[in-house]
Amino acid sequence: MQHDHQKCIAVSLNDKQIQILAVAEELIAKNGFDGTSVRDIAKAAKVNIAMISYYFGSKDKLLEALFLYRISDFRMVLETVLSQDLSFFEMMDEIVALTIKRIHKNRRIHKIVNFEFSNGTRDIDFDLYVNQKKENLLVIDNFIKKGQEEGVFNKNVNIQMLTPTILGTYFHFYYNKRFYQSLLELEDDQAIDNYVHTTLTQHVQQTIKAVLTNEK
Amino acid sequence: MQHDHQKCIAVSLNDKQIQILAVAEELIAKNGFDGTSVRDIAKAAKVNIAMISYYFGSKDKLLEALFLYRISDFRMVLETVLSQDLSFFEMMDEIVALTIKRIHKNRRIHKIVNFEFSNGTRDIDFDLYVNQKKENLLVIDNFIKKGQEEGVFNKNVNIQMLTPTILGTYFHFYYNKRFYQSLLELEDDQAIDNYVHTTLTQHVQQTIKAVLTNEK
Amino acid sequence: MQHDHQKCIAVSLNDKQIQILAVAEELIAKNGFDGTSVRDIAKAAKVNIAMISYYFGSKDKLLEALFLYRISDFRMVLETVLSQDLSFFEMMDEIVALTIKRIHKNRRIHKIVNFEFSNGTRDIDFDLYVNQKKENLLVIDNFIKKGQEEGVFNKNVNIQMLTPTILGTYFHFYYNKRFYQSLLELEDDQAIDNYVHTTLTQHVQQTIKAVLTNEK
Amino acid sequence: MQHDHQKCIAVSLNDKQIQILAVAEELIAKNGFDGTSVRDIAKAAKVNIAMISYYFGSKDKLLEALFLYRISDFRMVLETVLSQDLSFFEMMDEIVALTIKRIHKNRRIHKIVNFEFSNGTRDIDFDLYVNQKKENLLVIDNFIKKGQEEGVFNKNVNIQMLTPTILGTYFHFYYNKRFYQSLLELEDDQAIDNYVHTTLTQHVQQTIKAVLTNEK
DNA sequence: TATGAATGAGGTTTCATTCAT
DNA sequence: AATGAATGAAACCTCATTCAT
Repeated sequence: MQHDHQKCIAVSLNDKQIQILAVAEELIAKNGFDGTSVRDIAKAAKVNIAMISYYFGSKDKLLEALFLYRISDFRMVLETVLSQDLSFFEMMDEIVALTIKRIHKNRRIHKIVNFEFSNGTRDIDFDLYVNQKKENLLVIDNFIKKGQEEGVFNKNVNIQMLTPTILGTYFHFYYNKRFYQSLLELEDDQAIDNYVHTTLTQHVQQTIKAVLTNEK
Repeated sequence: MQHDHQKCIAVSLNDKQIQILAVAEELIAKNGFDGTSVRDIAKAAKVNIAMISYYFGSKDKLLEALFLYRISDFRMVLETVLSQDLSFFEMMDEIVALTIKRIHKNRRIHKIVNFEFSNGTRDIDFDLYVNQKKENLLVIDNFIKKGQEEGVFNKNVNIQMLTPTILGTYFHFYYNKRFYQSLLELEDDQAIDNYVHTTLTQHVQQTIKAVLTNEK
Repeated sequence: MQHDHQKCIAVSLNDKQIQILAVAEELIAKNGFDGTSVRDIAKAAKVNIAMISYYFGSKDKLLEALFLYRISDFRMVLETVLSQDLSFFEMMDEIVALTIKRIHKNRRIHKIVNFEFSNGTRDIDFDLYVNQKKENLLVIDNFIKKGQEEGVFNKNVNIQMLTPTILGTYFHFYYNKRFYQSLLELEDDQAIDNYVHTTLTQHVQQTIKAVLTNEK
Repeated sequence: MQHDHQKCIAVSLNDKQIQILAVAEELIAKNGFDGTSVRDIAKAAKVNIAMISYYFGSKDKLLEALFLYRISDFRMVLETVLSQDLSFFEMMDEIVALTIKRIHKNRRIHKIVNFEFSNGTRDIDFDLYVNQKKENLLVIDNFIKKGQEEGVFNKNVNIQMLTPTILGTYFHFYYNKRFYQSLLELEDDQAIDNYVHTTLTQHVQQTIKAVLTNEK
């Protein structure tokens, strides 16, 4: 019997399905959803074209499956960081570093979501994503509020715009990767990765801490 | 005789061509290049389908034309700001405000560039865009360096990552418009526009100034 | 600009469209709707495959167009017969002959309707067909009632089942054409046509008159 | 070892095979052969898709098997009727009633045969069907001829067209079921069944007897 | 200059079937 | 004996483009 393309996709994915999703993610992040044909995916994943329909039902459903598959990774382990015995500033640094690390790891699906979410055309259920985002936001929110209450952080700060600053700095770098690669003379992808995890992260840490401490 | 689809496109664009480009920009920004058919564009612009090929040569060339058409807007008139008699901080605020104002106005073409060209697949000439970007960067660069030399700005700052912070904050907000619209309870597009030009801009100004003044 | 596939199809059909419809009717009557591919139709009509979509929008819409195109033929000109100065029996003979003549001419579309629409699966608007059928039925109905009132026709007759008898006799012959061709040793299609218009018609005339006169 | 898909199909059919055939018959009668996929059949019969090929060899062979399976039912027990001690008219009524009863019971397979047989495309062996039909025809034929010889039935009758009249009346009613259901205000399928076995049957009986007795 | 008609290529999906177990 | 996995073929449709006027 054929697969039952319903809600259970994320539950049980065999190796080949995961392989297809990985390939699909890469291609879609690169060329967009409409710019990626199932033929391309099938070819890159080295499976028969019909397998995509067989496994996922349709191209749209494939995207949904990819989405469900990655959503689990979205949940950040911020709590473990917050439970550590660190100063507020050390903690803030940790949060920034972890956040950038996670979105860099999941940058592909984030790019897809960013693009497909920004235009309301695709009829995919983004609630999970939005909820996850809100949760993460809330964790950082509360942490900063606590810092403000304890007089460590400046109270005159737009907390809700801090995440855009953190993530935005990274994404703008990533979306203009080729430009910055040339500007910063980063030889290969590894150099880029390294730059992200060191210099860029430090810059964001410094920026966030600055805005959180600066009076006025 | 048919149009000569070469370098002259930017030179002379009649009203209908401009109308097509405007429509195309909106649709492509919304649905992506591959997600937008020439039929869609023709229908939305209320012109014959053959007009696109007739005027621009091809769909790809249309994008190039759009690109050339908008590239002129990329040049920011920062010089006029810099020529004003303002303090470094006032100047910095002006630069941030102007920058956000410009990219918000041109957000659609920027989105297209971000998502369609961040990968090297599209074979469109990028030099103009890159050069423009470098120029703008250089202006800000020099201004900040001058501020550092005069002891106003902190020397321990990654200047090259400041633009990603400025632009990134805006773009992350824009790409997650639907999310922030809900979070910040912004009723309509005008409320969003207003938020961008006031609160968001202020946040970025504050952030940039903070990082430029904070002694680490 | 592309065709506007809406309600106006029946209004203006060019020669090529009519040609396509004729070919489609023949093939669909022969092989069924699902047994006929647009490729088959395009090939038989000697047009490009894309023309079907171009002209009619889709395969389904093609069928609708065919339906609308033929529906006009359904209207039988019984009135002209009824206005003639004939005896009731001569009139009845004329009605039967005309009816068989018409359905034989339109046998293909009738077959399609019979087999493709007898079940409610196909979501095509049937009202026109049903209304037309009811109208024709009513004309015969009234004629027979008049004959009954004048004491010419037997009153003990199920008028509503007379059309099934007339049409059914023809259709059963037509649907088992190959069988009767062999049984009656009819060489070719012309022989079949001839048989229909002479012997079969006479049989139906005789049958109808018999049941209308026989005193049970 | 796999099944031997040859002549033995009709011989031994297990419960699951019969179940498949029943489901297939219903679906094919409803949607046509090409409009019915083996997936549909498998799903409706609640068996694995591969079972169809496994049991019957192919989709075509399934139809043949269905055909062979039902052919046995085609043989009408006209002899038992004829052996009864009834008048010619009573006998004729019995024959008509029995005929309609049988084809109504087997209406689905008859519809399939009618459609798939009328077009010579399907390469199924219809000889059995044709022979059976001829036999049945012959029985009725002989009965009527005997009636004519004994001076009970009118000699001026096209005997070969009597079956089309009997069956055709029924089939035309059945193929336009929805129309007559509305016209005759028959609430459900049972009401239709009832109408067929009473009113419609009486009409046909009356019609046949009329044409067989009417002098003209 | 401008456009309706037309087309070949390629898109996604479903098909009946076979393979390996 | 029975089945889940897999596949090539072909289905319908849309695409960007060109042709003829």
